[in-house]
Amino acid sequence: MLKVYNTLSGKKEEFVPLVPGKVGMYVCGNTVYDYCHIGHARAMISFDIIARHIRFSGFDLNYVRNITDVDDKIIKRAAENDETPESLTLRMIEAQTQDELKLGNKLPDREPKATEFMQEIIDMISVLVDKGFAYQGSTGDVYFRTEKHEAYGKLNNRKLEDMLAGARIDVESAKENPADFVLWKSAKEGEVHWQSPWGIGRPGWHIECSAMSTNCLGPHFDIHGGGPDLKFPHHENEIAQSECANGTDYVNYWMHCGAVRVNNEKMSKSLGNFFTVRDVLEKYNPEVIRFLMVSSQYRSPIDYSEQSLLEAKVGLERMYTSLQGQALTDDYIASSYTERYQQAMDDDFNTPVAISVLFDLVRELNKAKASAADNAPILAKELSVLAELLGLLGQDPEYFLKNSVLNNGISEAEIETLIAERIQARKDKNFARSDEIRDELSEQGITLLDSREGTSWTRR
RNA sequence: GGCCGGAUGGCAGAGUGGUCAUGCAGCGGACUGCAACUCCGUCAACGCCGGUUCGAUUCCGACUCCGGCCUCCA
Repeated sequence: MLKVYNTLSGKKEEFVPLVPGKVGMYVCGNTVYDYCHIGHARAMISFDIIARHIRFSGFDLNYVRNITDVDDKIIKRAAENDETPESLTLRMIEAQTQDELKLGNKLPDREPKATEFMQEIIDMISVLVDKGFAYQGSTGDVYFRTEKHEAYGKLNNRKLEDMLAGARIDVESAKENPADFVLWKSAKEGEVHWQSPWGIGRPGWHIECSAMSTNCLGPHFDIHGGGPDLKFPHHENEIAQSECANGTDYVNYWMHCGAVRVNNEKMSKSLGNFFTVRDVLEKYNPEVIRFLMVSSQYRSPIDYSEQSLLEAKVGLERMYTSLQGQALTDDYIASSYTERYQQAMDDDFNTPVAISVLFDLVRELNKAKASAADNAPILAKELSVLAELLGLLGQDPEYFLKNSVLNNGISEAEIETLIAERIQARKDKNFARSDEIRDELSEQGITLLDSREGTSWTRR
């Protein structure tokens, strides 16, 4: 039985989809004006893992994740770069897809763009205006009337009057109420814009997700996810708009992943303390990032540091070392390890426990290998299958262990030559020369492993 | 100020009302020419104060500290 932590109730709940066997999931994607940072990576990987496990559990999943390609920051950045917003967003979407595939994600079933849903957005705002849930202010912008939505604040346990007490001074006096938010924004001179009943302009940030999710998955669907910083105001506002426009409940399970921190502070664009995925990939295999993310439960905060990456790397190496040179059976036999894996993942996607099952499997496989036991290929197959469910261990172990992203200096041929010389030295009992060669290679980042079968090596 | 979450062994990170997380590091041993890899063994923790209980790290309450959101941000 799959249990899911629902932000709405603050509890783990049994997962029951609206339509038996089928699941609709909408996840808020990125605003594409810059490269993805590690925080984006975490959100993308978290929901990829969630999607994989929902499918593994036998559900027919429709996974939709939007792309926000119209926004103030896009307009600003494009102007700075002296390019059109469209050229900027297309570049960034391409970069995001590349990053994501490197990180081992499967792409969502559908990635709708805001600009492709302009008519649906305008239609939804019209409905809200007609029903009295929205109004046009004196500046031309159209606002949502938060007071009219009785349940406003239910996702974040906030009361409208409490929020007003602590609200900052609002310059936009065109609002009836400081908590009201923009649905349609009038275009300034020269800005990208669309025609609407309220004049030329562009959609506010929240309405696009309501329009796209409603059009892709219907007015009422199962799961809506996103990063921790979207809980408020974005998701709160989405609920208000969608429920008022569609006249039905919006989402049954709200899911939010935890933040990535740097030096105990949230990694965010506004703080400027972010690392892009591309930065990290210059020094680490992308699977190391994935392993780091999966080592924590998706809701827990993760501390990002050089040390946490190194630990993830060491853990992955242990797994790949176990698989190295090991034959797999064609057929996968689910043993108690699979059962434990499934139990862990059914408990709100507990990947750290799932990983611990993998490590237990690694130990048993290592023992089986050492004694050349018959069940080694069976264990290796199970390890490989379970890891694949998390998007891990998909690379050739030999390749993973022998190639560093840094790819510094010494070639494979040179390494092999030195190893051959060392083997001869060892035969001659010339251990001084043997150790000298090993030290020399070690300085180049090469670790030697002697075994009965001979000497192999890995690159750090 | 309001709301939400957290405090676990040297570090990372799960979990449970009463014998095991797991990984890294440490210690002892096996393997090795010596190492590395691997295996076996081992050490070690539950912020603080009360309460419930035969028994609490786990449940309840107070306290302290930390983080997030309340403004664009995955």
